[in-house]
Amino acid sequence: MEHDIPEELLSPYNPHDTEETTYDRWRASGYFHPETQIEHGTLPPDAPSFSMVLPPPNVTGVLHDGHALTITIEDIMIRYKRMRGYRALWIPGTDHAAIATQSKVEKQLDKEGVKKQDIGREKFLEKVQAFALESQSTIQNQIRRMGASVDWEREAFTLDEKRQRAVYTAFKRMFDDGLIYRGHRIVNWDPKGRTTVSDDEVEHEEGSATLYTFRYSPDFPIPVATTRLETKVGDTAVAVHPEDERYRQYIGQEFDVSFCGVDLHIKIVGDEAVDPAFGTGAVGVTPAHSQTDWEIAERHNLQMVQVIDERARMMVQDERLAEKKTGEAREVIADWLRDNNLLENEETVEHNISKAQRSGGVIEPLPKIQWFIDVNKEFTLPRSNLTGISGGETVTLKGLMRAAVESGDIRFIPERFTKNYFNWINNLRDWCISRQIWYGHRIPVWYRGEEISVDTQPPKGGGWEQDPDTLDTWFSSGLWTFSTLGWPDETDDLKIYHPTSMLETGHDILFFWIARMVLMSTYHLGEVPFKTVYLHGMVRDAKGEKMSKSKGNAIDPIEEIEKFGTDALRMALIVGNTPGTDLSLSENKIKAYKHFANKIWNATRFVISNVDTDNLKEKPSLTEADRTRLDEFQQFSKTVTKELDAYHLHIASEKLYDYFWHTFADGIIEERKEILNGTDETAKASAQWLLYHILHESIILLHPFMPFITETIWSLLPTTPTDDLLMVRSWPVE
RNA sequence: GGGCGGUUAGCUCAGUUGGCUAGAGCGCAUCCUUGACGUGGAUGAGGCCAUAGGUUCAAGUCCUAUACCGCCCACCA
Repeated sequence: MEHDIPEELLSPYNPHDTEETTYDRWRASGYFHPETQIEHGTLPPDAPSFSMVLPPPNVTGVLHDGHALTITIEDIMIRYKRMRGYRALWIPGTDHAAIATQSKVEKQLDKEGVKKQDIGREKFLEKVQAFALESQSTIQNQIRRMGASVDWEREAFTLDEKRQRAVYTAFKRMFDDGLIYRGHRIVNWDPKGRTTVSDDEVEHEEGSATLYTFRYSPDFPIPVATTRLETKVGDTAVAVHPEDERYRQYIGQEFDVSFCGVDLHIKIVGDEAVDPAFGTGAVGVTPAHSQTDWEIAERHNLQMVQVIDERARMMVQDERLAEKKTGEAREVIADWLRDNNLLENEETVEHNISKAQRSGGVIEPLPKIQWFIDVNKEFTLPRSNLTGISGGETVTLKGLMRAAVESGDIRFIPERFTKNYFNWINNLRDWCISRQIWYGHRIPVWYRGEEISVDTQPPKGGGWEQDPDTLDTWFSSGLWTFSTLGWPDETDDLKIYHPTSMLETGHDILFFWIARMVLMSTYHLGEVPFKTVYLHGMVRDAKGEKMSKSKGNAIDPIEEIEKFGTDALRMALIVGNTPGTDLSLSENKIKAYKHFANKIWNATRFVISNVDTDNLKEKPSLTEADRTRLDEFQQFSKTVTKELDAYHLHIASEKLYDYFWHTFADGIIEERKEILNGTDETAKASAQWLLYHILHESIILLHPFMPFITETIWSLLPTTPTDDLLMVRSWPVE
């Protein structure tokens, strides 16, 4: 009983033969765009929606396995929901990643011996734009290769025109509500990138430093300890604990000293922030170069003297120090102290060095005028869909961010990240949103003399000058769930798809992005940006090391796709990978799923070549054994469905693998070989029907995980109508 | 200093509300196979589930300590 089997099935499965064309077929169908499905009648107009945004990759380069993981998880969810009959929307896009992109282009120009100042803002931005466009097309291609069923018609960029309008509108509203203000503060200054960065963009690295204990002058009553001697020329006070018996008597006294050629006026103040047990129990207060000291200075009305400039060089008159780098100045002062017998102790201590995440520059706290978002200011929320908060209520941004999660409106997977989120909120200070770089959304504020105009459009009339700074890139990504749906217009998309159903990303950007989206969405829309947050772990190499470009161990997923096929890579990223836990990815694992793909391919060939298509038209009466196997399969489908509904992709995928290989292929097929070759026609018909049925249904269940091979097989199955697409087939379990 | 994870077979990791005679992949050993597939099949070796207490009829799973490893946060000058 030989049957014609499609020629394609005769050779081993080769992903490269079909992946490209399969993706083209999906895209040509228009079904990535849910509205097309409605037009074609494959989806009722009133179907419930399931929506997601793809975390927009930075336009700084190519995607790595972390992106591949994100895309895979999200594509599985969206394909599953689409097959379950949801109006499934997944929006792709890219992020301009202001600082990162700008510095990348600057580096390129550097190699050509060009400085950005030489060519000017406009020319420079053109170059960045060109670079961004190129990256975008690379990224688009990679997203496509992963098999992502994203709606390309809705593709967005954080710096395109529509998003610019959203950003400017958001800025203006927050400004009008008094939530955005311009203030003089100690900011995290990155001397390398020449810009401020937010608290979250600062990374701490352990290092050792010398802790110097000294007196400002021989007759100064209190010794102080510091690791940053060079800032001491900017001291205006010494703070001690108000209850400290050793120093109480001096509180209120003032001293004039000449310190390494600089005249200082030092006042002794009592402040609770001082730990009497640390160092000498006294702090030299440098209001201009330390956040803590700034706060002490505010409490005691102290003077502020800036002694370090934006290039991290000394800005004092004394010739020994002037223009010196901070490190050099430190040595000069140490020598001076030694020479004058003022240095009482030197010891090596461990402490944290703060560095800018993007540029690696050592952070220099500096006083600057910047734009901030006030997270503690009370305002009236006009409308609210948030549980526990009603429209018209007085709230703060911090309060909104907390409430959105406390109420259960937003749920984290895994749950433990809820605690991290609250910790972050509790420590949250005002968010510095202005950056001194050129690439990004320029701040929508215009000045003319004393006048200031904050609007979405430049003010009419001449003489206005726009603020030269740009916005923190996370300001625009914070709007992403709704700026991609047409906000600030009240679009149908917003009504249908927002709040989005799920947000999936790496846990490393919980604070940067997730929290900012919650802030922006609860404020601007009075609703959460998403209901479920699924956080995956970091993808590490086979040795368990974090993949990074700088280490050179980052693998371009495209290379893995070339070697093993997309479906294999997807399975390797999913099976056994629990949410929130880091994943070590080895080639061996990917290879294993390449074998699996081939197994599916060959099982299909066997079934098709052993089944008489006529026997499939109606279900024959099944033998006892076949009925048992059918029940078993139905039970299995239900389990897979249950796991998917619970977001247990790692379990669902493993079960599919295990069932298909060890139950279906090793068991069911093997047991029936004799029957198929035998003479018992009843048993044969039963076996044929069962084999075909389980294969057919398994291909459907496997589709979200391994979309390419399953779609290809689907097109080769004898029962598939011409041009039918598996991707919009309905899921076999209700 | 605060918080959060991890510790299960040689390696990488699953184990959902406590029921496990503890699993998978890779690796390893032995054997088999000329028609779905050697990218295969069969069998097998290999684990006091970090340690010590506790709760329970029952604990890898819950509780309390301890030890290592990792991550995040924090103004300790």
